[in-house]
Amino acid sequence: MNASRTARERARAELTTEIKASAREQLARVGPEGLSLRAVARELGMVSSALYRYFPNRDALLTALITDAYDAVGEATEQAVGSHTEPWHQWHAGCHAVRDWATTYPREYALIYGSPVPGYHAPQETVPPASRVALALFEPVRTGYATDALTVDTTAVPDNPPLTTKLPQQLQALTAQLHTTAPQRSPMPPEPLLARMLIAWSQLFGMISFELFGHFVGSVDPSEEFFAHATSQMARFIGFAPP
Amino acid sequence: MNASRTARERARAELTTEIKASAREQLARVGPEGLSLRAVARELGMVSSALYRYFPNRDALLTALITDAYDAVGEATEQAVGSHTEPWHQWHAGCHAVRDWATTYPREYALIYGSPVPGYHAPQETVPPASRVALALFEPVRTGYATDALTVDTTAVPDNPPLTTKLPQQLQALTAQLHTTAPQRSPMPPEPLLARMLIAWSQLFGMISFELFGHFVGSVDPSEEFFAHATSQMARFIGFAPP
DNA sequence: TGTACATCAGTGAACGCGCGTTCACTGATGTAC
DNA sequence: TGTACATCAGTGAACGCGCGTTCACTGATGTAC
Repeated sequence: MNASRTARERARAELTTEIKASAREQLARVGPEGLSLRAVARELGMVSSALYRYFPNRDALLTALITDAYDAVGEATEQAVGSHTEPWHQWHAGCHAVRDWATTYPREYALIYGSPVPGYHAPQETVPPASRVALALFEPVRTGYATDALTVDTTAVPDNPPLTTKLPQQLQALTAQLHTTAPQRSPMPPEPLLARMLIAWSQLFGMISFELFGHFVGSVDPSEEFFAHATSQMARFIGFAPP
Repeated sequence: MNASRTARERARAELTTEIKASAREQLARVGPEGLSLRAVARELGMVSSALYRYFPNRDALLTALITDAYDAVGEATEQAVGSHTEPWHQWHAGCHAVRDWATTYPREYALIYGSPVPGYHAPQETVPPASRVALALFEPVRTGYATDALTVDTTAVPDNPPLTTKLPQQLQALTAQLHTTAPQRSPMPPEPLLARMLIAWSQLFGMISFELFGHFVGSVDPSEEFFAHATSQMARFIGFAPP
């Protein structure tokens, strides 16, 4: 009786999914702070106390939504990157996957990349899902560097510090993290290259946040073509050779 | 009796300031959604209904805080830019001013650059203060372009589309906006240069958001040196010539 | 300078609302023999 | 296959709390003559 799930187990899994789905809808209306267990229960036709059989409290439900959101962007990006072999294409596909996901699920994007929820402290379990996007975008950089598909060129940006220049020590933390989270199949790119990746990474999310949070209204509006242009520019900035 | 303000007027101005100050403090604890008129009144030793003599409702108080915040970053950036004459220095000073302000007032940063507050719609009056930072950062680009202190170089990024290439139409909206909001003392930089400025602009805010919202924890932590490095890289990306 | 009236800041009670969480309970589902 | 017991999902009432906003009011400040 261990192989097949009991009716109870199936019901529980289904209701858990329904609770999260309803909570996600509410998120879109009222934001993470306004997310209310009672409202979720109401929508599902249950009594509010029943939810405590599924989540020990409101924060646990929030955590589940956050984890799901990170996993969703992470998976979308991994798939996009994985469906190409050329690093230049991988980078572009990854960036566009992030934006596509973000514009499709703007509230979930805001939940994980917007303002932190006051009073809520993300538990450690959100860390691995949170790094999936970053690691997926790191993939083309790593393979590009390993296969020389990436132009490691001092003159790439005029008067740029040469790529061998020592960089801020903090990046050693990143390097260490990358070493432990990503299997070391290939040589680790040098720190200045990692720095460029980080710059492009923050540019990507800054641009998406500006678009979703309304800071492009009236100046870069619609933002689609600009996004494509910026992605190309950052790809060149990192050193990806266009095919 | 029109030249000197009455005691009533002075008291009113003072209390308005105190209300906003108390609201700002609360913002730091509970975020914009949790901001409560009753709590503000409590802290000031007043009765909650008294606040309605100063702000018609909760949203109006929020609007005041938002406007103040935009004005604060805007002014800090304008002063930083204005205290230099060399475009390269102006750009750096401006970027660091934004970050300094943001790290000093993280909740106010989150209020204006984080997730939009659900149910709140920013009125038109927030638009001019909101554009001050952007216009301040545009200043060195414009003067740099006008005085040839900015290297408009096709090869700045390898295989870059030449700067004369037609860019996404949407940037025409930006150009038009810049023409109306900034007095046309000098020639308008070409669109591809404006695009680079926009890229650097979104990189700047993306980086600050990542830092403040906790996405650099464990990888780029502390972020100060990386910030300086990224600012230099983006300055070179735009084309500012280091002095 | 003094008085009469108008303005306005602040009070306190009330309306109607929603929230998270606990707790003893009923009744259905699952398990061991 | 059938029965006895254990597990667990869901109920409904309750606790104690906070919120935005309205409204008739008191009393201080300002203004016009």
